[in-house]
Amino acid sequence: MARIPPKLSGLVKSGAVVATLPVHDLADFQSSATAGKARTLLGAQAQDLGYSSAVDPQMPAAHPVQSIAVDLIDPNPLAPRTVYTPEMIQARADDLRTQGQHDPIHVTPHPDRPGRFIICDGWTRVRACVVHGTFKTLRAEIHHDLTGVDSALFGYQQNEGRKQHCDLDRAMFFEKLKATGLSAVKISALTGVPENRLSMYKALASLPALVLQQIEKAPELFGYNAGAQLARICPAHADANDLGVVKAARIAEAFAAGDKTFKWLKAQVENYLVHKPRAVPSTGANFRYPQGFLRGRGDTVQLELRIDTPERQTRLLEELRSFLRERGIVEFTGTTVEQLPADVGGTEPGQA
DNA sequence: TGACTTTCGCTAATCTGACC
DNA sequence: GGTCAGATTAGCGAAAGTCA
Repeated sequence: MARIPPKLSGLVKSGAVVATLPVHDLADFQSSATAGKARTLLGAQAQDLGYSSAVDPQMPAAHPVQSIAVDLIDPNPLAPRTVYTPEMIQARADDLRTQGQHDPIHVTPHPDRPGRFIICDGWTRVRACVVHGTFKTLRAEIHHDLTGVDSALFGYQQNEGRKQHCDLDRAMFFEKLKATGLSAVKISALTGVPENRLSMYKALASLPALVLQQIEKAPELFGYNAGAQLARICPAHADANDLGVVKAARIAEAFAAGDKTFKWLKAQVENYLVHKPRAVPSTGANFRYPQGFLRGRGDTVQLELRIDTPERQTRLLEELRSFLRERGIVEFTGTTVEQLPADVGGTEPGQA
């Protein structure tokens, strides 16, 4: 038997069709969930995945179906999908042209613009018609009982059964749900995605635009694991000139070509972190002397002086040690700089 | 203190190459 | 071409860490 997606695990049981689980998930969240909602969810999900449903397709629809002009349909601000490539739109336009419209799209009346609608499910078909002029109208099932979050979750459940729904879509969708005020706990309960996994998705969604541009070239290749790895070298709020962001974009670009493994990507990130160039901001506190210089660089103070005799050098070192001790900076007992283990000193060659 | 994030280890699914 | 074993990757849950 074909592997059954987790979200539909309740649909087929011992050869019989038992359509219950996905609807209960939604019903728990939204007490206003109706039998019509359940019928629509299960019927559409089963049809998308090629499973027969306990719901009789001949039953009268719980929501009115009518033809709606595609230019009256607006995108859903909480849309579960973000990635729509020109290839996807073209393919869907071709399907509509050759096979017609199999299933109705799903919409809700626009709350602020009477006469217009917001898409719940079927935005690719709408875009295909708008961009390629396939049809001027589409058959649409109109849901009057869905809130904004309801309609978004409806589309999410639908998309989970589709191959094109990628982790970047999921990541963006979860962030949109968070922006509505839903907690991670609630989103986890609604979508079935573990709370800790939401953190990984957040890392993917929060990648800088420069990196996301590369990911969008082949979004199906980038799982949340790959996104979380790239996020390790992208500092929060970094701009496009940040070295880590540039490196992450280059790694993503190479990975999007499709001939690299996840292991390769992870190794690239690790390699960058190990050899990351030190940020050396200038403080402006620089002082030059005939014998050398004293300057501040980032989080270090550098002093380099040429002392012509060993006696004067010894005396200066003692005075400096005394000066540092008075300020709570104490050297390692019984060791010289040369005897320090490599991981203690923390300085790089060339640093005083 | 609770919400959220990170890390780790285990398991299952999938891929790949060697062998017959 | 089919089978098998090992490698790779994703998914999952638990636990510890972090932060407001």
